[in-house]
Amino acid sequence: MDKAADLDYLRDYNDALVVAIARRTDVFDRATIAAGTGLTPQAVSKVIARLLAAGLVEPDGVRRHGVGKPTSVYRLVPDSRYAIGAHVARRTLRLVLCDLAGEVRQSVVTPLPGDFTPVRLLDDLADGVAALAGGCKAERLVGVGIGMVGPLDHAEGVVRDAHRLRHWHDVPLRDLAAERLGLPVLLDKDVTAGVVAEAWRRGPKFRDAVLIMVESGIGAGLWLGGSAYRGAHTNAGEFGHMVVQLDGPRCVCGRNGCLEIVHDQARARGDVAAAARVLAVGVVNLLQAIDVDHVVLAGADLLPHADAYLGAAQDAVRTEVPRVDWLTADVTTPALGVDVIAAGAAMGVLNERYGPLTGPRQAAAHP
Amino acid sequence: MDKAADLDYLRDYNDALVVAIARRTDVFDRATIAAGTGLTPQAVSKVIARLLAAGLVEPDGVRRHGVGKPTSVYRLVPDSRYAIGAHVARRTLRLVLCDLAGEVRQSVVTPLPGDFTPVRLLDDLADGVAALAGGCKAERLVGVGIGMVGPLDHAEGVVRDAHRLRHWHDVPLRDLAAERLGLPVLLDKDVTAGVVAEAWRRGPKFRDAVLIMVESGIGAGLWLGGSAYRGAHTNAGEFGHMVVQLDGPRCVCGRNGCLEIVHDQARARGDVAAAARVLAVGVVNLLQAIDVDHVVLAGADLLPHADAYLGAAQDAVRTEVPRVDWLTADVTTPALGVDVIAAGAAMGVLNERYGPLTGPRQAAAHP
DNA sequence: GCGTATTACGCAACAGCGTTGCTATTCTAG
DNA sequence: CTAGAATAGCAACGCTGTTGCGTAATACGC
Repeated sequence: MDKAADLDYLRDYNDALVVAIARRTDVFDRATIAAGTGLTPQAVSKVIARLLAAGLVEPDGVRRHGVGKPTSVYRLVPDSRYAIGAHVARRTLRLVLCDLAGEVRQSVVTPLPGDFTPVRLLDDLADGVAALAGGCKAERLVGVGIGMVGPLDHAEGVVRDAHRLRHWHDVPLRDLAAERLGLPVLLDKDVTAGVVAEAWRRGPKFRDAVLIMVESGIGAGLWLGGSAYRGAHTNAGEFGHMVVQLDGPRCVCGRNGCLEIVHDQARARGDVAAAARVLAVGVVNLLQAIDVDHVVLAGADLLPHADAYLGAAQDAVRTEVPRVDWLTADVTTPALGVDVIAAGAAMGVLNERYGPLTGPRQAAAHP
Repeated sequence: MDKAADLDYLRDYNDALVVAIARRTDVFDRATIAAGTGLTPQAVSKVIARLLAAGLVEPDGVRRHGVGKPTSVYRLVPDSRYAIGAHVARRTLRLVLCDLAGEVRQSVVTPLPGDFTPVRLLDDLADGVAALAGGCKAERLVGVGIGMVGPLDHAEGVVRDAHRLRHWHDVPLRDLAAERLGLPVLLDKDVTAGVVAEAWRRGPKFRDAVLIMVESGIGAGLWLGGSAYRGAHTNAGEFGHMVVQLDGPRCVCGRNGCLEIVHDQARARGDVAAAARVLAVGVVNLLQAIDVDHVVLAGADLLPHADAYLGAAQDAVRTEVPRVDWLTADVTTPALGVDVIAAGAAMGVLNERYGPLTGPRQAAAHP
């Protein structure tokens, strides 16, 4: 049963609304927020007072615009809060230190051995987090986010069957890491973390989006209606295993003609253009099904040929979607490049704590 | 920019929570709600007092269970609120009167001429609504919901290009109907209305679902994370125009090998089993992409062969989705049968007013 | 230089939310 | 008939955003 809302929820909701504005504007003032949120100016003053006390925001002097008392303006304090994000890929562990503004402040990449074990990952994770945590005051470090290949269970924090990783079946990574690191930990699919990064940086107009990642498999992270969508079993986005060719070649997943196998075969024979066209068909399929207006193409196997993939997808969106004047979607690559997954994992942690609320705050998984 | 929350929102949120419980239980008491929502028993008393005053709920005596003062129990008053739902199909207009419990109290079906015009529909709609509105007190009629084939714009209430209806391009049906009927009106895609009906009746465990409708086209209504998902341009669910056969026959939408054209060709040659298998592939595609755990198969062209479609889909879900023990989804037909769209349109109106809130209440479109 | 209109800020009182403390009610058990 | 237990609800409380209004700081007209 859903949880009821109380005054704490009300406060956090409105505070988060103002933090969200602060995050994406240079400076802000009382009147602008009042107009945008529907709060009274007086209520905005109270919110700002709370954020000042928490150190999330600081005064930035006054601005004069003609007659009247000058407006007091404020700005976000980016280094008031930090989170560390980890991108666990098949051969590398990428860690970033991310501030409240969504900027990557430091990053480290360490190689992982083939078929690394959970113990090995935890060791490397602990080392890396210790190194990055030196970059900020301990009390300002909110937590650690881990983005990893699925399938995994976000709600339980358990890696179910990480794709092509032998030792990763039903590993309760979130709780193991939380205990080892002594910090709150969030576990998410890599693609979901990636779309969180884009959403956190691009603001509230980025309400419905997918991030498609081509990197040892093809997956999609979904951002629907202003928040990450993970699905009933927190396993949404297995985009690569949509059948696009009923009589196509058999895929590892057991079905025939999956997008992934068709795409990979084209890449295997060196035909990047054909691979890109197949992915573009998948993109349009997804647009038809869930009608997002932002598509982000990412992943280590895609970005080296970004132009080909972008071109094919943009072309397909322009020509294959009916009523283009009305149904539009932009196709881009991530601004953060290869850091997007790790950064998104970090922003997921920040988002959980300081992002806009969609319902009464759930109890977080603490160490 | 998002709207801030105030005390009214808080109250409505919690009231809606209790109404939701009342809707799906026979009788309820203070302690049960307190335990389920996290509210204190005293707060629940206040909520119930408000609902009593509004007439949404009534006392149902007391229940004795052993020692102590007997528990006062309450129950929903189904006929305290009504909504009328309309299902505008290509040849028929189906209207239902629906109560707060989600029961269909009356229904009428009238034929529509081929290529009917907006004016003709408004006339028939007005006649039908007048007839059904006699079935309840005027002040208890909350509004009218219209479910119709897309593409249409839910947010603006405008029919963009209703599939195979010549006179329906950029028709502001919601506002036209609201003015004509003198009632609040909601316009939604038929498939979305359908999934709302299922969700409204099946309660909060039905959080992630699709309703697939085969009826002059193939579409899907999405219910994601506990509310209807319509997409960036409120046009999500164009499920039939997902390509499943890259080199397949050309579809009316301009692409090749859409699910719809492949399916329709199988049906045209009388091969229902093959058509059902194609749809099943699409169902699994959708499960892979958005990981819902409920699939509802509906539509006038499907229900006569419900067994074949259900069997194929259930079989595919069982055999084609990896890790079935973990990733499960049930496949059913709608309990309301052919009334599901009209009933869902009505429940959409009730849901808007008395359903669980996902954010601060938006101003409704009044006449 | 000075008064005035204008704009913004913030204290104080307020209504209404869920919470807490406590009392009254109504039952069973003995 | 009394004691104990479970429930209901009044009243006071802390906190939310809101409202009313006084104060501060500026530009502009004279």
